[in-house]
Amino acid sequence: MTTPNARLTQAGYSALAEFRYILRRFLEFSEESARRAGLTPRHHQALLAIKGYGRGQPITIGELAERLRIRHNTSAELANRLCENGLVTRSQDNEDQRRVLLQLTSLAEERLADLSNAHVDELARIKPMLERVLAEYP
Amino acid sequence: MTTPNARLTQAGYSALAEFRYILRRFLEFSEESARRAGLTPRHHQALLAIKGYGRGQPITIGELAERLRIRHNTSAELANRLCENGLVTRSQDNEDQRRVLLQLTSLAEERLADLSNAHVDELARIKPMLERVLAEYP
DNA sequence: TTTTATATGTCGTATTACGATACATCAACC
DNA sequence: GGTTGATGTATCGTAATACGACATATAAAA
Repeated sequence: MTTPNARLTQAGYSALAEFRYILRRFLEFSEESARRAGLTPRHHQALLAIKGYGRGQPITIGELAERLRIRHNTSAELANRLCENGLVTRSQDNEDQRRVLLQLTSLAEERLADLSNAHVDELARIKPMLERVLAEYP
Repeated sequence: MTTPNARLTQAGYSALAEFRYILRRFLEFSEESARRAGLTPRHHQALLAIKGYGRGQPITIGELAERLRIRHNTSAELANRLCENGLVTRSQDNEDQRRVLLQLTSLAEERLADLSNAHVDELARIKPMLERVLAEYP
């Protein structure tokens, strides 16, 4: 919960602002990298969420929605576009016919591999800045 | 630069995905908090950027754009709405008549103070998770 | 003064996530 | 074993908003 009596110092505000600034720059880097790789940022994030889900098992529309923090109908539309672009394949879940299972194509795997390497490098680069700002908090 | 030969492990992908997931949850928390406080997320971020800028000095449209990583025309439109909502005041820079200086109103100060306290608490809460994921990188 | 750069402003457009809604499938229960 | 409710996915219209293209005003340089 919040502690409404504690007033933030100017340095406290600056730290919060700086944290968001670092995040924006990182997200900007990510979006530009994705576009250079021929993906929309959303598509890139969807591929990463699918790849990073569990131990490589396929993911459903609803689970993808939860990982991306979007509504399930948005996730369904997203899955359509990913399919049209040849990035994922859809299949019915045999154990529950309502479910649609999504899996990456080899095209998606390739693109995601390159992008992810670049992201690892970028994260390593900004890590010190992030840690410096996070050091403000107990 | 990237190291294209190094293939990420499954755990590497999962860590990248988890990092973005934590970020999404944090941003979601931030947006909901802002809306509960009667602000759009964008307005909240603008107030924070203004407040956190330098040592409390006023900020120009262009500098605000840079801190928010948006185009300057978007920043100008944003400043209009902030003004209409009584959150900032505009004034000409005497040393450069082209510049518009933005300052927070006391209403904005109050709302931002409450929101910022909540954000400090949330950041303290998620800090261990962020650090655990960041530990993946050199 | 003319030219060039900088700072801000206006407007139409396109993207995209969402709410509302619909439909199909599963589960539970009498 | 049909009825009821819950769950998973899909469709469609709408609203929000950042952007590109352009315009204007002031400053700095030539």
